[in-house]
Amino acid sequence: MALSIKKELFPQQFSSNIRLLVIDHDINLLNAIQNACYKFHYSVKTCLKVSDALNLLKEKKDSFDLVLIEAKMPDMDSYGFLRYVTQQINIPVIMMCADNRRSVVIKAIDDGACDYWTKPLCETLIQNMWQHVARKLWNKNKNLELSEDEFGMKRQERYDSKLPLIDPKLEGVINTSVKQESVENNNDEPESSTKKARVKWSSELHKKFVNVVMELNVDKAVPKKILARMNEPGLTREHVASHLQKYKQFLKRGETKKQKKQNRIAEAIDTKISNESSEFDFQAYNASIPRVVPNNLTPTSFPQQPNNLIPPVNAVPVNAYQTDSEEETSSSASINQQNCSGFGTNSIINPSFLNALDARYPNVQVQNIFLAWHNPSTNSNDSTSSNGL
DNA sequence: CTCCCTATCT
DNA sequence: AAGATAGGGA
Repeated sequence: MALSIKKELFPQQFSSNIRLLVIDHDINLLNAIQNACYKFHYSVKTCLKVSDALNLLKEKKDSFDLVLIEAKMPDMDSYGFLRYVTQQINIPVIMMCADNRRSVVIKAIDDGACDYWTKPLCETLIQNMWQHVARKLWNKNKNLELSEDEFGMKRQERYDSKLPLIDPKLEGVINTSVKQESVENNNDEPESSTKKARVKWSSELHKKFVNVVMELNVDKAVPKKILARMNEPGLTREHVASHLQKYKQFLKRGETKKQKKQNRIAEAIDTKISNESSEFDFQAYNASIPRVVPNNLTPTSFPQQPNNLIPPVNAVPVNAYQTDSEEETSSSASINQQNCSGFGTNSIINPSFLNALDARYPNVQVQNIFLAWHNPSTNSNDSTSSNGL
């Protein structure tokens, strides 16, 4: 079996064929890593700046097998670099940093890092880092073995005969008899090693995307403009267009759910209107706008807000009902004069209150806020119940 | 020809 | 489900 052959070759012969690119602002660390690489027979290139590394990778995409980068670089965002290299060039990237907080590690892994090293580094990390390259080749071969090619020949058979299944640059390690370019394989782009890399929309990347879409008002958010604003190396218009389509579908799903909820609330308000001695009145505010322009909260006529729901000047707000796209969850939080100035059509809700809501219900997206206040025309002193909502 | 949008594919 | 690809049409 092919895999067992490869296993037997690990690690000595393997590491000598691996070309490492190291990026760190600390020249002393670079030297130390370089020495360790010599010791374990890796070939290594060092960079003090992310931009230098980026240029190296761009001018010749398949000249490195593994990248090692410090998470906090002064000249450029290491995470953007990480996403670009792992997604577009498809080279495994190890991130290193003195910061070993869990959240930081998760961020790196989420953005595509194959490993995270906490400084100070241990030499055995360098010694064993070939495993990340090995894993990539392994997985690649596994995938190929499962599919048939255009000749109906199993990949495994092709491997056993003559055609390359792995990076040509490492073929000597695994199979010395192979020549380049498998049949009609794409010669369009040498890429790096593997084929077209799928873009992984990490939470960071998606957040960036959403922000840009929000900034570009309304449906002026078109793929090309989004792409330009995101300024992510390697990301293409097609990538953005595809993601935008999914994102719109997502919004639409939330919209229909929300609509159902809004209808329910409209109903509730209607019943309040019909009941003269109601304890509470309600008014609804669209809270989606402050997510983008957090200066003030512009009330909207939602849902078909009747004029007689504008509260009297001496009304006292008791609760804000926060609803979200999930059908079942609804939360409430106290609101007071510090959070809300004025009522009716000119109400402004303090953005910090929205932030407080976020903190209190981290998993709930604030879509709409419903203010409830005592109706001064009633004598009841009961309060703070969700009251039919 | 470029770009956007939608449907369809993987 | 998430991302890629295809094709119609502006």
